[in-house]
Amino acid sequence: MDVVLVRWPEESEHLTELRAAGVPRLLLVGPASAPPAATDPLEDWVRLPAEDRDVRARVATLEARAAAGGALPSLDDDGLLRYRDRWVSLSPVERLLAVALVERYGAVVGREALSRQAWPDGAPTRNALDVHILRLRRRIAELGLEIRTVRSRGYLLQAAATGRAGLAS
Amino acid sequence: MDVVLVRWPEESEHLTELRAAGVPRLLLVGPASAPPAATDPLEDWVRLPAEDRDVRARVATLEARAAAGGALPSLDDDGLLRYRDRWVSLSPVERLLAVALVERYGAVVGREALSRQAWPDGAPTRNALDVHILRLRRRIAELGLEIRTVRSRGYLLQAAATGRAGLAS
DNA sequence: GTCCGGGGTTCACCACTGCGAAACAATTCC
DNA sequence: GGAATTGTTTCGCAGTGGTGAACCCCGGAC
Repeated sequence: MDVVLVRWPEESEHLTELRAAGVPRLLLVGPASAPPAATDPLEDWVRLPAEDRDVRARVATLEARAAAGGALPSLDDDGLLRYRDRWVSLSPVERLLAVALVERYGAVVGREALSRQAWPDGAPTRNALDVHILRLRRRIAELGLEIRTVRSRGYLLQAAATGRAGLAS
Repeated sequence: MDVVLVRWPEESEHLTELRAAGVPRLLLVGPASAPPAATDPLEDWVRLPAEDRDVRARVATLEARAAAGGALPSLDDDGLLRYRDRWVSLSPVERLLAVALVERYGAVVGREALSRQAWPDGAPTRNALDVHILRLRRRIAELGLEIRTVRSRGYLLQAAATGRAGLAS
């Protein structure tokens, strides 16, 4: 969703509806005005005059917050997995696995459930699931999604942890 | 919780721990540096030189956001310990310990109670509890949680104290 | 004061298990 | 034929739970 630029306080009458609609917005605060006091993460402001790179950085942050906020991956009927205006095609088995993972996005899906989803008549071998999870992982990486392992419990689909630092291994 | 001011990028090495601990922070961006790209609502930045009122306004916003988020850790059915939009998976024994500690979040839980929770049929050795508490401590550190010892009484789970201690004994 | 002991922390090590990953073979689809 | 897809084997590593031992800190005995 696009960030709306609003002059503050000149154009403040738009603000109420923008806030209500959840539209991300950047307030351009004139040299003589006091900055606004809002705690909404989708609202930010800059003091004028401002450098271009600073305005762009704040717009980018608001865009990222808006995108991260309500974004859910979806699986269409053609086997395409869509997430934030990008998509990848999945193979039949991968698609079945993705169905279960997307259905419970952000929560753990047991190996057993995944196995039954992909092979209702019984999985070929234990390792087959591991390998397909591995392949699915590599495909969805470019969407900014990741599958985390919860040892002895299952797998969990979520947005990829980006700049998180300090993780061993 | 107080907002921490950090020079950027000079003091960026502190940043990782501040982010992990969920401490609200304002980055002071030097005239020659590019602004950081973080979407965390508890992080903001100002371009130097900055007016006092602008810095104060941003600090106030961060404080308000931090105050609004007095979150409690929760343990879901899959053995995941969630706290403030992050989570870690716990091993079976750690999960049992965490159940007791989360249940009485902020209060002391006796060693005896923890031991019975983890090993209903009797703990293997006296040291086992200590070791598992140690391992649990390290795991939850990245969530911004900590386990404090109350000598000869037990342990207590709380949000990690980042600077000086806040409570007298 | 010094010494000592209980309580607590941390480390190194072991056995065991679950999962990751590469490499290869077999099959299907265009 | 060539690429994609699927299944299989094999190897190795990382997570897990337990144990013993060294160490540290604090408070009480002397």
